[in-house]
Amino acid sequence: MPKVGMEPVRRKALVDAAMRVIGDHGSLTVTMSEIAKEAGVSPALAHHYFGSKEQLLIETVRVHLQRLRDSVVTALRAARTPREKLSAVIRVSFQADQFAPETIAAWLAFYAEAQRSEETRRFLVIYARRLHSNLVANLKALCPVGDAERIAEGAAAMIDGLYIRQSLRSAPISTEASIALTEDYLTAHLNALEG
Amino acid sequence: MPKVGMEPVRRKALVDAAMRVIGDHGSLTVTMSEIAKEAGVSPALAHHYFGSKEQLLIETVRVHLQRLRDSVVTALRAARTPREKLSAVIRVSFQADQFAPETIAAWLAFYAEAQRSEETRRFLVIYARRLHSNLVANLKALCPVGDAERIAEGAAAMIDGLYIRQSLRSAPISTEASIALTEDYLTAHLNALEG
DNA sequence: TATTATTGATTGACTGATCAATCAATAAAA
DNA sequence: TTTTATTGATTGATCAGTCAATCAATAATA
Repeated sequence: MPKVGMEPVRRKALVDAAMRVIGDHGSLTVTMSEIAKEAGVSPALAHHYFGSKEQLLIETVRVHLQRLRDSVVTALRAARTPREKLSAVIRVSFQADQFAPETIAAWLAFYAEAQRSEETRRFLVIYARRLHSNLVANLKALCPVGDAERIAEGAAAMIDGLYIRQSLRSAPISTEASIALTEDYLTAHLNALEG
Repeated sequence: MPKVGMEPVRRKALVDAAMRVIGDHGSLTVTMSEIAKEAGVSPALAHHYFGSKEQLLIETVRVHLQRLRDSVVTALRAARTPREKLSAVIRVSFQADQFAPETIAAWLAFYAEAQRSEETRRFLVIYARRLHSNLVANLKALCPVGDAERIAEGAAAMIDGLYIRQSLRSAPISTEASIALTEDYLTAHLNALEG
């Protein structure tokens, strides 16, 4: 065989290239040629390994969400109290690599794609549920379940909203300011319940 | 068939058709043929009146935002106190037609398109600024300017976030629940400042 | 060691489909 | 007749996907 065992190398290179191209482009309307060129291989090879453009894009979304998930798991392990864990979830959502313009553009593109691709939608629903349940699980330790659900709903919406607003680059909000806004939301509501 | 004075009729029909097709499709990746067919005319006529697909789509975004703007203006006029005006802004953001699945899909598509089309981006930035300034203007009557800016930022993010989460149709939130969440956000923060 | 068979990796060239855009032609009104 | 409305037919570009052919590394064989 030639350089045997190229498959995993190429698959990773193509997925990474797809992320970059999608980010640049700000949309999933990218060509296999662009992705392949970015990865330094021929378009034919991309088809050889992924079968179709859709499969390559789906794999890209999957890997992207997997990475985010890993970050969350690590951050949660490092935090001790429920309140710290809540902060950890927020911090990860806005950490540097998630907040890079290309990453934000890619997220937006994934959301749009979810309207058409059932599989992409499934991945994003899983992400949304995970975010929600991570929040609820820790809020429950601090307030009644009903309130926990409601506050989690609001916090998740705020996180996603801060994201989408970043994508317009009109009034850029810093990572710290985004974290502070979401933290304030939690604090204000938890205090309101105690008071 | 040529009845004279068809231009405004056709333009409106095509823009409305574009909205429907985009909503169905959940993306701006729609063809002139689809739009024209939906409007009951030939693709050639669409080109005749709009010159290009991009211009038709831009006009569609423009009309869409214009309608939202009109709703806001009307609602603001009907409200008296600053607090009522804040509620009016929130209510309009989630009113029935804005919350229809196709409308949400279209919004999402516009956000994604803004990554590529400078003109679409300009329109959305104007929308974002208007929402922000409507909120700030009325918050200023209830709290210090600095806090008003911060609270407006959070409320706007929450509104957009509730939108984007609706697009996934995973845990659908009712109009009332969305309004309640945003209202709670305002109330909690305003109370926190007074207390 | 030299030869050969085998096979994964890789690509250039091609195909078929799709689509935006153009244009020439026609029909109705002014 | 001149202008406006309208369309069918066509063009040119872009792309996803296919395929036959080539390359290079290994392993079996002589």
